[in-house]
Amino acid sequence: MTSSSSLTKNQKLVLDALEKEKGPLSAYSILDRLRDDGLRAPLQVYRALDKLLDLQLVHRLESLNAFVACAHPHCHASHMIAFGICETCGQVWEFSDDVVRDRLMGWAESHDFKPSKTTIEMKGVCADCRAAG
Amino acid sequence: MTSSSSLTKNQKLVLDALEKEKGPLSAYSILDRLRDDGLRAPLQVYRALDKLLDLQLVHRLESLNAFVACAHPHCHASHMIAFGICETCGQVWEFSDDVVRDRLMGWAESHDFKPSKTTIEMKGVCADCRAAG
DNA sequence: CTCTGTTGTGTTACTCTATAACATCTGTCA
DNA sequence: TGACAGATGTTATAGAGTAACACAACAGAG
Repeated sequence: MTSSSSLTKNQKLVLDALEKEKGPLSAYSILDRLRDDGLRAPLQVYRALDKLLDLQLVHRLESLNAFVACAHPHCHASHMIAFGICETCGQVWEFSDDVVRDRLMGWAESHDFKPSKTTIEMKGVCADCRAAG
Repeated sequence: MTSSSSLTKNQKLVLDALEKEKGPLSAYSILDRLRDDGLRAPLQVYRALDKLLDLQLVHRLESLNAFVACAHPHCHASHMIAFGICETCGQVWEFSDDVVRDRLMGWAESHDFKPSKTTIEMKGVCADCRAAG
């Protein structure tokens, strides 16, 4: 039984909303999309998001206060994930880089710092938007 | 004439408040500390912060919605700066790593993505707090 | 010197993001 | 079956950030 098949109704609704969207959504945007499905209060969305974040099915983009469905939901290998975020079209690229991870972990080790969560977000303009620019 | 000597009254107040503090402060915490100096509205703080961010005298920590004084205010070399943030004591370490920067810029180039601002934040527990823990 | 444009200020009101507190419900497992 | 863990629904509130408008301070051009 996969983790996603054990999701509750609200968790499925929120995950579906995020997967339908090509870009990130704020919690309140998700709420707006789910009003017809019975969701009424922000907490219903935030609680579902908390669970989905735990399960790594969703990522939070700190620099946007927004959320995206994980692009690789089957790889639970808790990578240190980085994001490219187009400020023009809103599209998000999710990637990881072992060298970046090693260097950051190296800094942490040399400072006896125990990292729990790492945020790497590059905002900019994507190829398509530059071409269209 | 250095950039900091040309700061206005509000900008100096906000920068001083941040420099006095060892850790990051939210805009509203800054406002609280500056009420006796005549500041009354959030916008007065946000406007000063905008300018200080432009001048790179202050950094914004996206994962905390908070701000810190730049640890190296004399180096304007627009590095790609990374932060270690202790979730226990709130202390912040500011560092940069050329290899990390090169790898991220490499990803950007290979995707024809033009980055404008990059956020790198490691949250965790620092050496002192682990020892005290 | 004065006009004018740019930058900063002060204030009110507002939007967006997130959580507290409390009651209820539902399923699981002993 | 009953007790606990987790999910739900709701109201109210806290925290973060911006819009719009009027005014002040100051520099440079004429």
